[in-house]
Amino acid sequence: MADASKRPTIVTVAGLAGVSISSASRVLNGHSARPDTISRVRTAAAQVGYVPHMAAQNLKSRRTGQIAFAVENIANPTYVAMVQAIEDVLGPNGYRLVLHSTKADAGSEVEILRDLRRRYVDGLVISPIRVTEAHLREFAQTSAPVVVIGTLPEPANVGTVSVNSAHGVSLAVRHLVEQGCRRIAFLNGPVDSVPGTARLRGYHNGLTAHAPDATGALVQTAADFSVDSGTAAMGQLLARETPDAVICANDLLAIGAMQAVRAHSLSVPDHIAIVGVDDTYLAELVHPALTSVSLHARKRGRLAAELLLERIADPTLPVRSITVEPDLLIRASSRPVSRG
Amino acid sequence: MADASKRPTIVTVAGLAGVSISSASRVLNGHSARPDTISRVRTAAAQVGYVPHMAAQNLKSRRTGQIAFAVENIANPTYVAMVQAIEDVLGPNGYRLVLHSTKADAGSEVEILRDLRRRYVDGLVISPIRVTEAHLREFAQTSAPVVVIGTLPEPANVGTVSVNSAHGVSLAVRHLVEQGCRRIAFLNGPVDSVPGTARLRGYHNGLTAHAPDATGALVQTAADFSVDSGTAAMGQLLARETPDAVICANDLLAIGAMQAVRAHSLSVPDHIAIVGVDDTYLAELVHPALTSVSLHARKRGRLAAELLLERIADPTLPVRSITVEPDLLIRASSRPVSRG
DNA sequence: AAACGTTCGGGAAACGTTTCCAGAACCTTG
DNA sequence: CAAGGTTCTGGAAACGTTTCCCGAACGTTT
Repeated sequence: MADASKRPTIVTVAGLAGVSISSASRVLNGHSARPDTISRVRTAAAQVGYVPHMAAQNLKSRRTGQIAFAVENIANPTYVAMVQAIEDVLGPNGYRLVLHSTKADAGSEVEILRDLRRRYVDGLVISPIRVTEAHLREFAQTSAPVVVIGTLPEPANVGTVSVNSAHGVSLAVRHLVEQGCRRIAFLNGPVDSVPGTARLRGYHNGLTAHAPDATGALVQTAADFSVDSGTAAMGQLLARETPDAVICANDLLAIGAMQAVRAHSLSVPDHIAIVGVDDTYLAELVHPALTSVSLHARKRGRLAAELLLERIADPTLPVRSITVEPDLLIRASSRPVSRG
Repeated sequence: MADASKRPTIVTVAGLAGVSISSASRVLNGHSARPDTISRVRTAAAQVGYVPHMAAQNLKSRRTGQIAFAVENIANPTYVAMVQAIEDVLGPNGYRLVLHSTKADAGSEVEILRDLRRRYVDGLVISPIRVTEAHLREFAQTSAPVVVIGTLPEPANVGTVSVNSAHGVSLAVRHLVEQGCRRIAFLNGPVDSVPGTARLRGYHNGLTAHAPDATGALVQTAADFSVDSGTAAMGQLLARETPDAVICANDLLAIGAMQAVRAHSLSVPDHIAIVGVDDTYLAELVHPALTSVSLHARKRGRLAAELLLERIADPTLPVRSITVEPDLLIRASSRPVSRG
């Protein structure tokens, strides 16, 4: 309480140690100095409990030690996985994570990009669900390094970490064909989203490549990528078709679909096999465990963070793009069953 | 690209507008000025795309517009709910969220508390899973407002938002007794954690209050609050007891327990009713849907954020403590079944 | 038209650091 | 011991704002 009066600054320390401010600063930053000076400054600092003021350091050093991650909806386990991976890279490198929720609103994403100019953060990782013209404009003149997790319609001045999700879905098609499925439906999210279009393409590719003799495309679109939308959309699909397998554009939709199947007194996988995409931890939680296409969210998060730090360390470096290959994780929801 | 040379500062703007720096600053902050001056500064600012530099503002204003949330493990849906709620309060108030992962390490929590002195945030919300002496020491001399989500062993100079989780568990006991259960077990998390002890107490209270004629306490402790630990612990419990109901200290443990029950070829709720705690969104995802004690995570997050902002706005305010009452949400995992 | 009150604008200090520069102190070497 | 080179130090500028203070300009009132 004696020191409640005033926060000690480096001036306090320098005065107490009987040295100049510059010497105090040097010692505190570990630069070379006479042993005598070092110990005087150190004890003075300890005595008053000196802690440098971040804002002042930021102003001087022109860096903040913070990076931002802008994400559509932190409730989606895919993004949680990315957050974890990003934090794991950031922490050891002395960076803090600022989290932004965009609620899938392109406007607020652009807002965040624009806000980078205030330099409250040294860089940004963003995973936009749709990429608009406005995004591309801001990417072009961004004032801090940006890494996009996702796919861009055209090259831009940002690093990207993308995944061949189309191929992932086609892996799922092949797997289901091998299980003997002949009426393989696709339960998509919004088609105007980047993941939506890619995954749909993968479905079509997969069908032509692996199931030339199967029933044609059976596509149902959900309102968004949530569980409830999955249930609703699966209900609609079942009202008009009788698929023996459904590939869902993500795990949440798949879980919703499983609930709808159950509500129709059908069984997974006996009547209908279900496959999700993203391989979130939910896939192992539900029963039957969900076969899912892993898009390696953690790995993408890690790579994005690494790409960003690399670029922050040397902004003259050219932007890099990395692509990750998907994998199919087969679980009970699509296991071999007696059929036909 | 013409402006690639140099970031415009307020000096640039003032020069271009032909006014002093102070006038430029005043206009840009919406203070009074002659219409003429206002428009000159505004157009100059727009022309060069001036954006104020946060670090400089922070240094001058002694605030950052950031608050931190320190959380054990962002993968736990309870914390995700809190993050969402906190963000919902912060955003409209112009604050950003800095997320810290502590990995349930008391040391790193204390580290974060200590780091508050660097004033990189204006306040902190923390949800410690254990509260050590070191925590209390740091709370006592914290240099920025802190709100704890959880219960403290003794009053401290921090706001708190707690929940009567013991009562919540005893609600669950009563409910199960009403369902006709007589051998009600409790699957706890680590007993040295704050939630662990409180919930165990609720279990014992509930038994004596609502089930005087039931079998005595059947307690099994899990290594942590995760799904896998739940499966393992439930396996151990089933190896030595035959409960007809199990209350789990959180939803993750409950989901793990359900998997173990299934692995033993038993059915939920026919053979064993299961109840979780936290009422995360997972409760509605699994099958059968999980009965769970809601501890109102979102509400607690919101309240914590509000308490914090209140205290930041006026630090002379005395700290407040709020307690939230739990509710039981009955779902299929504990529905009435034919029994004895 | 003088006296007063109000609004407005500019200079300069301040926020707390880091770093450049030049001079002082030290050590080495011939 | 002088000359040379290192190492160390203190002064001062700089980072980009906001704000205090005071004088200038303006408008009102007698």
